[in-house]
Amino acid sequence: MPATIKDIAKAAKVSRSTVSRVLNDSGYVKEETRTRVLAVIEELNYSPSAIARSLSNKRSNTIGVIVPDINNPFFAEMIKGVTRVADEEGYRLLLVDTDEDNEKEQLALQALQEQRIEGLLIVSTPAKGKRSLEHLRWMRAHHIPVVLLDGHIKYDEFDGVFIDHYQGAHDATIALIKAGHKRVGILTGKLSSRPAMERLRGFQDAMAECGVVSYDEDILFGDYGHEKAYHLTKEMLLREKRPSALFVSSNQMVLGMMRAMSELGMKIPQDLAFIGFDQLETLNLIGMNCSTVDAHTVEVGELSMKRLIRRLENEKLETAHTVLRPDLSLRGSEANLK
Amino acid sequence: MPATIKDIAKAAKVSRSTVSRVLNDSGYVKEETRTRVLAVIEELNYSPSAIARSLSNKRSNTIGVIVPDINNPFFAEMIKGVTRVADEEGYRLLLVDTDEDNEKEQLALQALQEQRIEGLLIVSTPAKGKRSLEHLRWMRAHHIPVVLLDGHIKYDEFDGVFIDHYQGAHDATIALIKAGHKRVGILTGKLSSRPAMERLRGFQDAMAECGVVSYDEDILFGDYGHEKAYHLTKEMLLREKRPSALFVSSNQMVLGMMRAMSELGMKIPQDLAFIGFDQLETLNLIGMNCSTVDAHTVEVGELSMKRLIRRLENEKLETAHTVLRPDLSLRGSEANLK
DNA sequence: CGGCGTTGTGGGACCGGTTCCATAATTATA
DNA sequence: TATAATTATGGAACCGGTCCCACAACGCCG
Repeated sequence: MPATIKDIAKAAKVSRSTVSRVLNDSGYVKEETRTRVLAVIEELNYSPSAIARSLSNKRSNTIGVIVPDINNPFFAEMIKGVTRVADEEGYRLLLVDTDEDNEKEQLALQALQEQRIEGLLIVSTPAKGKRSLEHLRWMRAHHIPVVLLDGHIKYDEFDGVFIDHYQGAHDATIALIKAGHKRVGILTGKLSSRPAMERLRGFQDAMAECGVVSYDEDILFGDYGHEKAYHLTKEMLLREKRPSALFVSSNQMVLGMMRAMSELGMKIPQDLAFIGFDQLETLNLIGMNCSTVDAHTVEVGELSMKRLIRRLENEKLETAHTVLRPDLSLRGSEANLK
Repeated sequence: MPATIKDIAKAAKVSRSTVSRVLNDSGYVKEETRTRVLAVIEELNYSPSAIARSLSNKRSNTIGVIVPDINNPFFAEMIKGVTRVADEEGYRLLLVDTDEDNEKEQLALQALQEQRIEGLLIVSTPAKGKRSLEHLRWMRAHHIPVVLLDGHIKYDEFDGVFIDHYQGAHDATIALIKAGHKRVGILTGKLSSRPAMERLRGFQDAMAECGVVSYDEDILFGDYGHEKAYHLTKEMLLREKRPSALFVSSNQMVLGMMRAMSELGMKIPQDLAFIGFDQLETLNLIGMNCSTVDAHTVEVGELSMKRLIRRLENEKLETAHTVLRPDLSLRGSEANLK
């Protein structure tokens, strides 16, 4: 078994208190004893037990992070951002991947509670039955601050860092219209999710503002997945009258759209122009020049961790919602080449 | 502050021991008392402190996982596999992303040690100065089993689950030759890493076995990144005599290669055929039909976690190295259409 | 009906740290 | 040089659980 503080004390012929003082350099310790203790620590390769310390301190130094899918670059990037700040500030992360499964989310919440996390960052999956909400409320009631990162729900009662999906969709739509498209459509995400809904609204408002006629059949109701997007796009492309450009609500859906086009031998942007949401790094790297709405996901992670830390330091803060405005990256796929 | 076992004991008018027995259903507890205790637990929303339990138990129930980059699907998938098994078996994961930084790896190792992890899964970054190796040895000496997942190093002294890069490259090369290519090249990863080296060997041996002449200038020394791959490929494509097919050592490098081709207006596989390593899900989804060597990364994660658990149960096991043979997924990009 | 095994419960030590308090040793001050 | 202030160290309680052991209550058997 690993060496304990007692072993060190004995070997250095001091008390545990003294060793503890050396470890945290608190209180008075004679230089001579300090070096002696440090020597013993070195020699025995002693590393203090974070567990025991946490118990005594009542501070776990741990932040819980819940995401729907680590595999998705969208979330992986947020995690990167969170990690960076956590590292700097000396917090440990307990990361949970819920696989978009509400039940797993419940279990995770329970587990994190047992781990005595000091704060929680969560990108929530759709809250069936609102059990999550209860849990989050319980957390806050027990002085565990919660920060929401984007995600499917938005409870005003919690701090949150959000992406302005409305604005992103709005900007993209305007860009398409400005590029000269007279008929523009949208491929939406699952409308039960808040972001998808907001993007749709942004799209519609932009259309209205520009006085462009919006056809009901040009609103393709997808589900964030590539499969559905593929079918919807294909069907749409076979109509005689159809939009010349599309705003596409997620990177996965862009892929589905492209497959449909590739099967029909159609080219971007000649046969169908588009602007997507999220990065499409892979495609741009191979020179496909996909225009996108860049959501600044890493920044979402950083800001939310920072926010959490601030609240940890001062529980009385007003709840705050930071909303990040996405930037448009136009790379060519939005062009109107008719 | 959260309720403690003492609070429960008092409220239920029993001793802490009894509450503990209910919690772990161990020992004797009268049915009547049990329900009473459970009721109190429910009412006070009590959740036992994993920290205190760990201290007492001397069991953290935690496994450390170190990867170079969560953002890379290659590692993210391994994590998925690890997570699945860990969940089933009731282990918590402490995940560390080292950003390919050796120093961070050192710090992480130290931190995990303080957390009293019971075992370690590591995809190691190149071990400059071998400090990592020391650390890993120290772990094992202190009864913390270590399992290596693929990665840049391979120390026979530790358990490990590896991908057979040699075989993968070998199979891919044979496939290219069988497809009718007379001149085949390779885009290697950083040769200081074991996998890159093995892939190169697999390639060379396959060439020799088939009696295909291998030109030195057809071995393009890359570094896993897309940028270098782009330049190397472009240069190569401008030569009058050049290979008609390439084995490409990583997904990132395939992207660089494609950019080069796209800029030169060249087509796959007419102007240059290829087989890549790792998945290229994104590209295949849009109908690009990229042939690849599928490395079964999720399985690597699962198997290594399982291995770790077995060793946790029995420290005396012989060290074992599982080597997974990759499968070839031919989708068309390897064809010889001349 | 006394002794014995089973069932049920409480007391207290322990896990490995931190921290408060008392006391000892040293130095400064009057 | 006696006394106060400062520096240095140890003792012991505590954090919130687990678990061993002692003991009480109960039923059963001879």
